[in-house]
Amino acid sequence: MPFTIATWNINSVRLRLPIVEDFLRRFDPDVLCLQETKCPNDLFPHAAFHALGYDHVAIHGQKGYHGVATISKRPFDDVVRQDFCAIGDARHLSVRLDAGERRIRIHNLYVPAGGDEPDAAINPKFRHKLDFLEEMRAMRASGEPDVSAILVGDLNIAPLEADVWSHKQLLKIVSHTPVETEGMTRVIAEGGWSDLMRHHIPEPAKLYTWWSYRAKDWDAADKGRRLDHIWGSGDLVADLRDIEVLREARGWERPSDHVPVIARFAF
DNA sequence: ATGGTTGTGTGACAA
Repeated sequence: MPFTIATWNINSVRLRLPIVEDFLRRFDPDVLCLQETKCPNDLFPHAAFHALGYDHVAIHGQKGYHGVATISKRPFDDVVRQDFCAIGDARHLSVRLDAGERRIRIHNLYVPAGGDEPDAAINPKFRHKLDFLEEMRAMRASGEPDVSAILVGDLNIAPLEADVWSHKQLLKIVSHTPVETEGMTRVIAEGGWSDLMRHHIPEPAKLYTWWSYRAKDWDAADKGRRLDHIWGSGDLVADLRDIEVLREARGWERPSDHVPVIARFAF
């Protein structure tokens, strides 16, 4: 039974419940990590997930904004909701589960977008994003003895040149500025993480997970960015079998502006 | 340089 995990910024789980259900039926991941659920905890559509065999659901929601959910066929324990930057935003959720011979800590993250102006001195949202990234430096791939780790989510940063449609044109655009891309590189290196998407699909291949709603024809223009990520502890690299970026989902009925990313492992 | 779209919840704000 190979282990499969998916991540998807859904931009309202209630509005897009039909396409989430279709996705689960078709791709059948063991775990689905959602971001931007935009759903208060008491209104979360638990029953829809239980009906599809996802009996184990952890949520960290708030009214209107943000919100993450981890939906699993397998039982998990030790649910943690970390309050990054201590401002009460629902942006993190982690669980621990068994897969094969492994115990795995799964972090589900929604990093602040950071606003439009890439200057922390005049834009508090960008300051918040950089502070969040700074706090992420404490996240270790080997944080618990005998526990592997997977970190997924909408990290709102496209770290590599091949992660954006134009490196030069986006250097001053929030999500691809040097302070962000270098910050993310530092988080990966210091934390002992491996960028599993790029392990499977190395540069210089272009790789995007998000296309703006504002483009007239997102598919033809193809001005995408890789904002969604799957990282793993080093021991998982040898067992990674496949990464799939579901580009077609951007063309589904009433789509999210992000598409699902799926990782499949040998265990 | 500007403006372009979507979602929440009915306002202004976030992305």
